[in-house]
Amino acid sequence: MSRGLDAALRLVRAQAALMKRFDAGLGGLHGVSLADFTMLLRLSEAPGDRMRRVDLAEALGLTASGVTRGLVPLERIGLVRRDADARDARVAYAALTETGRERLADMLVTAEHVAEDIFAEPPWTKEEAAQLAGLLSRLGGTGFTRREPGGA
Amino acid sequence: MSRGLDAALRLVRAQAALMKRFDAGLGGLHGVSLADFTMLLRLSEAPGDRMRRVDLAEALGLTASGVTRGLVPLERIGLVRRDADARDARVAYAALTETGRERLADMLVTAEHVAEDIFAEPPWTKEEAAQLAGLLSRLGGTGFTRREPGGA
DNA sequence: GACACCTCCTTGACTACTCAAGCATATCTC
DNA sequence: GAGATATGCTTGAGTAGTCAAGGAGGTGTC
Repeated sequence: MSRGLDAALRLVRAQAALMKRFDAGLGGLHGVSLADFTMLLRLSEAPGDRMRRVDLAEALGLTASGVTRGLVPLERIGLVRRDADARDARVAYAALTETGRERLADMLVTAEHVAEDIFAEPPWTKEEAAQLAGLLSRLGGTGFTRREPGGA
Repeated sequence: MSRGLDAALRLVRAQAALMKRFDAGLGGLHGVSLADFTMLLRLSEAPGDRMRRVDLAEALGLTASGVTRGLVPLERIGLVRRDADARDARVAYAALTETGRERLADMLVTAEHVAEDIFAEPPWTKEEAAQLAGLLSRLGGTGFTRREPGGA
């Protein structure tokens, strides 16, 4: 097996393990999944803490229906609000509520703890984690914090 | 956001993109998903091309029911056979059939093509791919080809 | 050899997505 | 301004997994 295929298969396997750990941490403390957290985090990075649902789908690598379904529980528990567009009645925005912002801040703390745990044993150096992030950023995942260095 | 969390989130996102590409390549040519391919590949690495279903689950990071459900279509199309254990009537083996071995060889060619594609643009060096595989092997994914270097 | 207990596996009910279809609204062309 | 086409979103049906429960078989103790 080539190095590339080996790396790809390892990546798929690693993802499942990571997802379980984040789901456990976030679910236990905040009752949300990693997918929920990721949605909220993405919204928090958008100007005005809101995005058109179709853009959110694109950013998360989901389909529009995935976003519709994923947002339902977050709207129900009041973390996300649905805003209409004044100019175009087709579009609906997903917007973080005040509660959503607060809860997300807590979730972020938890997520950082989980990440620390993951990279603690065996211990990773900052350089290795950065190297991993760098290599992964080449693989189609758009990644977070797109703000250009020096921008904003 | 810490480097670790950033890397973890990128990894989750990258996995989804990779899985889609493998599913498209393998599904189009062989009618199987990446999950199917991974199951077959694992079996092919086991002595006698067979494993107890519970061990297969462990190796793939699935639950026992995930294996039961995942094997059903592979048994139906004759790539995997169900073997009983002579000593212990509880255990059932999942075993690659002759057809399964042949088809897997073809799938492996396709998977290598997909992996080549993935790492071709932007071009990765062998060292970078190896580096990625190395970093990922630390993240709970047991990885493939457990045979030690020098073995087999 | 009867009982408790453990292991392997499957099943029913659920979750989180997908795709295909459909509805509502915009936009473009004439 | 009417029709064709494109866009944004939701919904129904299907897929791939999860967990909890349970059946069938093995094991250990007395």
